[in-house]
Amino acid sequence: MPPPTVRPNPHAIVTELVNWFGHNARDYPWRHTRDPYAILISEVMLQQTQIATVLDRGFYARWLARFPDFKTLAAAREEEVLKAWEGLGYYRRARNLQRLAQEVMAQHGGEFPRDPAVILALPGVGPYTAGAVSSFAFGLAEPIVDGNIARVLSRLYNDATPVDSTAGTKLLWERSKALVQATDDPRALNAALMELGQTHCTPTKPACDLCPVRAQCCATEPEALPVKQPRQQITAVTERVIFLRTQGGVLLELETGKRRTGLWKLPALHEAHVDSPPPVLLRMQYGITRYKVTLWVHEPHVQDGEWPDTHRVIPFAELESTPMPAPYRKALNDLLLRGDFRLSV
DNA sequence: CAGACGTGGAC
DNA sequence: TGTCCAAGTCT
Repeated sequence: MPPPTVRPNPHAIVTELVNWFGHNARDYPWRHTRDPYAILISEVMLQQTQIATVLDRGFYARWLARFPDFKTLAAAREEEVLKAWEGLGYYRRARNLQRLAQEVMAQHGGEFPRDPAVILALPGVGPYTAGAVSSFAFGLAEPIVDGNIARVLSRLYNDATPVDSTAGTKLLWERSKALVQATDDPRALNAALMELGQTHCTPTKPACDLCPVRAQCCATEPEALPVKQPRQQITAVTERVIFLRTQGGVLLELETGKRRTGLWKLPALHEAHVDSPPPVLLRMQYGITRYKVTLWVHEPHVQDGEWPDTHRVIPFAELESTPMPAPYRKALNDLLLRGDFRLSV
């Protein structure tokens, strides 16, 4: 346990961190490039998403192979962009990335801007991502605060201000800024802060004995930090959909609302049938944001040609390339594999 | 400015 | 099983 009289010294902290990072940096593909496009893609993919998901399941490599630059992404069909994002969630990120690419082509002559304020104004780019691309791609002394850094800094300064409060956020950004301005290697410092949170300064059981800045740390009870505001409660909901297989393919419904926009799902069971629903083909549970959803897949209640224009029979050959949220993808795979339903229509 | 927005893995 | 979390942003 460090003495409570410790005062964090920015110069000592950044020196230790950059040195530690120099010897311990993990090998990630986005650390082999300074291409702002490739770095931007990694940053957006990693928003609220684990590194293992992005790397082990091939999302990053596939994306760069299919959309290697702003020009390619700007010109792509949105459905193909969403398909490349399928399984990552927060699908607005993918739509915003394409909008961003189109803005870069139309308003910045195809060249990614180097001004942090201009970067921040791009769609889907917030303070974190703007700082990350500015520092990692261009080496600018811009601060960043993500979940890792919030944890690291709250412990380093032994600060119990809730990190997700207005005051806590302000403080974290000030501290991050003070640190990045105290080094001549913003690229390494920002990466080091995040990686420290990943490797040693973890949410549970932090490895303080291995920490390169333990001599500067003020935390008296690191596991009690960071303080966060209470979470929202999980609400159970029921969702009823239908599975209609024709000779040509499967009837799907295009999402047009705020959630999962542009992706296709099993069509909702019509309101009129909720009271006495058709027989159940499949039941499964999944979570989405603050909801715990019980999904019931019913036999169809519509006939060929009865559905609205948000609905379409997707040919079997196109099902795989059709962007679909994970739960419906699973349900559909299940139903098509079972084959123990009767052929409708 | 709380609340919305996906998903899969760890414990 | 339930809970928390993982390189946040938008409204």
